[in-house]
Formats: sequence, structure tokens, C-alpha cells
Amino acid sequence: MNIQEALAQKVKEAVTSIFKVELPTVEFQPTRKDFAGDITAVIFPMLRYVKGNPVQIGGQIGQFLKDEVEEVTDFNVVKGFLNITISNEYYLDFFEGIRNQQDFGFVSQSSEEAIMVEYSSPNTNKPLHLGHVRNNLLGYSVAEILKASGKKVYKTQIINDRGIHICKSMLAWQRFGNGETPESTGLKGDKLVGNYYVAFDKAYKAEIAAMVSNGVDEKVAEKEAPILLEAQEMLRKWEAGDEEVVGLWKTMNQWVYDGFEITYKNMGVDFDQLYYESNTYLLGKDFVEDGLQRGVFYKKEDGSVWIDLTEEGLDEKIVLRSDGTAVYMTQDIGTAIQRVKDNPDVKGMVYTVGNEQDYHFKVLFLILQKLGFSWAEKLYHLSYGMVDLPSGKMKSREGTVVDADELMEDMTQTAAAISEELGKLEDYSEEEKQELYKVIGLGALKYYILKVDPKKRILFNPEESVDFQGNTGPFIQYTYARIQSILRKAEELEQDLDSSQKLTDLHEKEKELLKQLQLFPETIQLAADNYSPALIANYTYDLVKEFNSFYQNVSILGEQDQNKKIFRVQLAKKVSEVIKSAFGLLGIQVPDRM
RNA sequence: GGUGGCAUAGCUCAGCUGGAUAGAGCACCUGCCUUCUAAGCAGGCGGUCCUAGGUUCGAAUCCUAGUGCCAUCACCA
Repeated sequence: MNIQEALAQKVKEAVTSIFKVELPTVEFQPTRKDFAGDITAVIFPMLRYVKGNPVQIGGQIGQFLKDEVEEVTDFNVVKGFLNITISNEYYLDFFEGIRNQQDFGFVSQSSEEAIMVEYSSPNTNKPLHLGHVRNNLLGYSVAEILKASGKKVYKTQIINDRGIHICKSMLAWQRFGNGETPESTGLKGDKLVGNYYVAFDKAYKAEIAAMVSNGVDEKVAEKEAPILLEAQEMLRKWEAGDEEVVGLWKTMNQWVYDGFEITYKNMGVDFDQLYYESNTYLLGKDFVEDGLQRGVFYKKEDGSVWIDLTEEGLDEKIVLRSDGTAVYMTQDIGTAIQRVKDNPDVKGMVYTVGNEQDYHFKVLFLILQKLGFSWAEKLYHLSYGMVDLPSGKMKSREGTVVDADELMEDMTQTAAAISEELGKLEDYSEEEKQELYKVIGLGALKYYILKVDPKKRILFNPEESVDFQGNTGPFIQYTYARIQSILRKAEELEQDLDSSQKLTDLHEKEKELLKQLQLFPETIQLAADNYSPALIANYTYDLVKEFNSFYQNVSILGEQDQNKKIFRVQLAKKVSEVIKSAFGLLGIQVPDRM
């Protein structure tokens, strides 16, 4: 039982004893910094049960607590707020309890029930861009947070490897490629394929322009441009299993996968299972048929199959075309079911997909529920806001995207420039330096994106570089590095850093740090419940800010009293461990020096 | 037009189930490096919490209406 629960119990006892009434709940909040105390009980809500003056009531309860509760050493009442001071012993005991707990804050896996987290899921016709970066970072982080909260997690993605988009790149490569390969050009495979996607669009636009100048209506030209018709023909050939087309498709997709692998590795994300649309796009039809039998769906006269969701406040939605082919929804139904078949322990899924698809997922989840799958009750669309540029939306075809590889490289460069200027790493080898710059640059980028509430839109201005000061990744990494420096020095000085010392007094800054450490476990839980890495980021920032204040105001290694000195080193160490754990949940590494 | 999301300091963002004088960072201004890393610390400046009603002892937070921005509503993905 934590101190707050214990106090709630005691406050109820106090009210029963003094005022002879039962209090259902007690409301607490952390005491504001400008008042004395650690925890504050709010008196106002009690006035419904206890008639009287809030200050007087607060005073009586406060006195009761001080007399009856060992941990309560003092109190004061301001307006309707009872500020309670908790003893140093309580906080010191708490610290002693977590000091050697390696996985402090983490819950060990509590059941065999698994949850599947899908993220990334790119198309294979172009490189990853900033929008994918947000998706990847969010999905990865939420998966890690869920694990830390005690869930068994599978990370997965569905790779959109088939369809008209990849045919466009293939066709353009056939026409204009002159047999280029990643090897012959030295380009990353995804970049090469992406170039042909752009080339297709250029040729397509040129054809439209030519047709329009010959008097063809623009709408008609957009639909009948020869190159587009040819791409559509190619897709039909692919579906028919045409050897040449399928061969080219395999080759070009492999180029893309090789390129993606490098990007994922640099980004530091990974997957437990991969699903390919080319394997799943035919799935789902049987279940539509089954649902049709059971009256979940209905058939229109032309043979197309629909679901009526007007009772749920949505529209009618098609689930199978009149020619019997699958639409996206059909496929998503099939894929979800397939995943549970492959992994019977999966009892829920998280889909990391942009908020432009909110409607799609509402419908998908409803359909799966109506089909009667038990796990359909535990599907969650991790919907996030778009990443926009000052110029508006990013568009691959128009080349207005922020490329993921370039962005990461730029961040590394910036980190290098700042580090060189500060010049604290003269004795590092070139290799060590490069490794470090990457850690810092990526830390800045990841933190910048993850600290924002997922559902909010991010406006990214490439002209203004991501900050390295203030509420940033490098600031937090810097604090970690500082603590490591202290620990290295302390090792040299002390023999018995692990001894547990009996202290009685605590510096105000030490107490604040301990309070902040205490919040870590519940923060992980909250972040898991809300699928929000931003909560972890904000917590870590608060912890680090508190530590820096402590660091700058209180001497650690310079402390004369041995016991205090050892305690402070241990406290600093614990703070650095929590920073590392928390950043691990965000997929951010921490450096020993910087 | 229907539906959903968002709106807090010049800029970027916090603000948990309603609670004290709405908090950080950047930018701007003052101090602090012969003692543990100044990517730091201490402080200053800066707000009609989009607007108007309502619920409440109490509203940035909940409800209603409106305004603005974004998304979505296809036998597209």
C-alpha cells in the first residue's frame, strides 16, 4: 500500500472519529511548491458530508493524522487545503527498497495473453519519410511501454508490396531504367525504386498535358493516359501470375526491402513478425461469405456485399466488390483473423496508423465485433496526427517529403557540429565519436517527435533545426552522462558505495527527487493505458530537471559527511538508471559521456 | 452538408480522474564556469486558456451552441 492509500484510510478514520460520519473517498494532490508539505488533502469535497469551516475541519484532521500516523510529521491548512508533511524516514525507506531493484517501475509479464502491435506498414514503391518516422517511433515505443506494463507483445507490420503503386515504379523502370540496379548506381534500393515512382508521375503528367492540348478533356485524360493503362495492365498480369512481371516485382521489392532494412536498423526499430499484402490480399472473402450467411452483411442486386452501420451512427460500407474481388476492408478483416490464427495467444491488437484512417478502423473493429470474435473487443487504433511541413502536406510524387535517411543523417551532423564545438571528447576515437553523434542526433529527433501527444498534428520546419537545449533528448542524455561521470569518479574514491546508511535528514532537493522517482511505476502504467510515449517523455524531463537543480545546488562528491555522500551517489545512480529505462521505452539510447 | 479530431505565452508544447496565484522549453533580458561535464543552474519579461452560455462551493478541464484549422464520408488505398 502506498502512502496515499494509507493516508486516505486514516483521513476517513479521522472524519469518523471526529465528526461521526462516513467519508466515501478522499482527494489528494501533490503539494504545490510554494507551500510547506508533501501531500495535500483537499477538504472541499468533504463539506458535503461534514458541515463547517474547511480550515477548521482541515486542522482537526491534520492534528489527528499527526498524532496517529507515524509518517506524518507536520501539517498546515491553507484555505481548503490540508498540506501534510511526510517524514524523511518514509522516503529513505522507499529508496532503500528500490535501490537495488534493476527493473524498478517495470511489471514482469503477468499473463500469457499477448497483444499485437502493428506499425510502419509502408508501401514498397518509395523510401520512408518523416511521416513513417513518427509512425515507427510511436509503434515501437508503445510496444515497449506495453511490455513494461506486464503485457506480452508481438511487433508486426503489413508490408504493402502489391498494387498499382508498385506497378508504376516497375513500368517506369522498364521504360527509362536502362537496367539500372542499386549496385550499378550505388543508390539505396528504396531510393532507386522511389525515383522511378517519381519518373512515372512525370511521364504520366506529360501524357495528360499532351492529350489536353489535343483537345481531350482533362478528367478523361487522367483516366486514359496510355502509361496509366499500361500500369493497370501490368497489375492484371501480376494477379494472373505472369512470370516476367512477377519476376520484376520480386527483384524490385527486394531492392526496397534491402533499403528499408538499413533505415529500420538506423532508426532502431524491429519486428517479431512480418505480413505481406501479396499473401493476405485474398484473405477475408470466406469470412465475408460466412458473415453473409449469418446476416451480418447483405448483398445488393449487383452482387456487391455491404454492411449497414447506420445504427452505430456510421454509413453503409462495402466489403466485397460486385465482381467478387476484395477491397481494403476485406483484406484487413482477413489479416486480423489470420494473425490470431497464427498466434492463438493474441487477445488484442494495436494498429498504429494515421488519423486519416480513423473512419476505416472504426468500421473494421465494428465488423470484427459483429462477426463475433472475442478479441475484437480489444482492438485499438493508435491514431496519430499528420506531420506537416510549413508548405503543407508532404507528397512523395512531388518530391516535397523529408526523407527519413537524410533526416537522421542531418541530425547526426548537427550533433557532431555541436559536440565538436564544445570539444569535450578529444580522447575519443573517430569511430567512438561517430557512434556518439548518432546517439545524440537520433535522441534529439526521437524525443522531439515522441514528446508530443500522439493525436496532435506536428508541424515540422526543416529550416529550423531540432533543438538540443531545454526540453530535448540531448538535455536528458547530457544529465545521464554527467551522472556517469560522477559514478566513475566515485568508484575511484570509495570502497563501499553499496553500503546502506542510516540517514535522518534529507535535503529538500533530495526529497523532491525521491518523490519524482516514486512516480515512475505509475507513469509507465498510465502511459500504457493511454498508449502515450509522451507521458514517459514528460516524466523523464521533470525528473531530469529536478536532478539538475539538485546537482547544481548540492555537492555530491564534495560532501564531508561520508553517509550523506554515499547516499547522494546512490541517489544519482538510481536517477540515471531510471533515465536509461525511461529512454529505453522511447527507443532512445544514453551515452556515458558527451 | 454529415461525422470525428484539434484550439493554452511571439514560437513549440505540459496541464492525471474538475481544485490553491495556469506551468516548461525556445526567443529576449540579468547573474553564475580556479571545486562533481555551462548541451547546465538561478532569476526576469511574457496569457481575454478560440467565443458565448450552462453545471458546480470551485471550470483550461465537464455539457450545449458557435468560430477557425485538419481529416473523413468512393465497387481508392
